[in-house]
Amino acid sequence: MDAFFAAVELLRHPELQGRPLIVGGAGDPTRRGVVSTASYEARRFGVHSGMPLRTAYRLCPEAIFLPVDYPAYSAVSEQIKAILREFSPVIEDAGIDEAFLDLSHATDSAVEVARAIKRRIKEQTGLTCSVGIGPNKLLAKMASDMDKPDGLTCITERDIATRIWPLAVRKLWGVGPKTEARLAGLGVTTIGGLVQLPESQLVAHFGQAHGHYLYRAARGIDDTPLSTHWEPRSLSRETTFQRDVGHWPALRATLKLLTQELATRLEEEGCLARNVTVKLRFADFDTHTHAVTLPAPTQDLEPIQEAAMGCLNRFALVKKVRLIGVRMGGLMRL
DNA sequence: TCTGGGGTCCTCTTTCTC
DNA sequence: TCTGGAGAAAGAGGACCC
Repeated sequence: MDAFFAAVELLRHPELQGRPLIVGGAGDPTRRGVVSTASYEARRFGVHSGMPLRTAYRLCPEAIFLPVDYPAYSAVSEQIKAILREFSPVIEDAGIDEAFLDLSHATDSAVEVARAIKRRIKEQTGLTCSVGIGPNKLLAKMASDMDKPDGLTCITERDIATRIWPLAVRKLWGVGPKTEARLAGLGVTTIGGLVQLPESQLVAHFGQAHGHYLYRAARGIDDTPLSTHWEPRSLSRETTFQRDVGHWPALRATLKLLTQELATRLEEEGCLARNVTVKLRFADFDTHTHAVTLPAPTQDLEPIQEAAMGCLNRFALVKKVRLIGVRMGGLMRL
């Protein structure tokens, strides 16, 4: 979906159409938070997702700032996924505003199906999306990024050298800022440049899994199937304080609330957890975790809270804390 | 002055067990 | 009884994605 959160807000506030709109955090650029979605008007000022709200405000003080309203976006997301399921039963949910569809058995051409999907979504929700078509998920995903908003791009194996290799290596799915910088150190800035490196060198630099992945991805090779079913492997809750906290009682009180919320979610999901991890991020952004394995898998608040407090106690409070979080891992269905 | 929250997966090191 | 090695499991950290 194109600028999804902002687009949904514009459905509710049509009077804001054409104005720079920024959705993020509590919708207050004087408070801590980051941009979730900036409308295309706001992007022209250099605002992008992940940017601190305060920075976005500096770049674009005339923008409208709105708080994130996940329930509203989820409802629209469900509507869209229902439309998609009419076009193919083999669908992979890839987040609130993305999905993969397997069209290998479609009777119409993929481009025809894509046009129909775009039309139906526009009619039923008023929203636009960008579609990529490819022989595998990797190329379809990269195709969908090539023409935004409201685009439709088709990539075949024959296009890889001309349309994929000239792209910046950062455009390759799985290459983030760190990998981009390390590749630059090897003299690689484009996907085509990555193709020049032997697999052995990539594995030596990036490890078995990632090195092998980069070698294949640069060539457009991806045989991962669509995953049509998903089970949660962990659940977590974390929160950033408006002001850094330097004393234990406030940390303990917040941790208690977070574990209560997680215990409720475990019950809702019908899951037991095997381990608990507590995370602290200090004022200087230094981030550490302590984890413990529970004596037995559980969803009960008491042992979870006790384990979490035990993890918290292992930290030395030498710096103020800006974020506290807790994660329940090793989940199993009840 | 900044830098969210929810996830997944991988790697490295240490510890435990046989 | 001591020692060493292999392999699994735990714990910490890091990279990436939406």
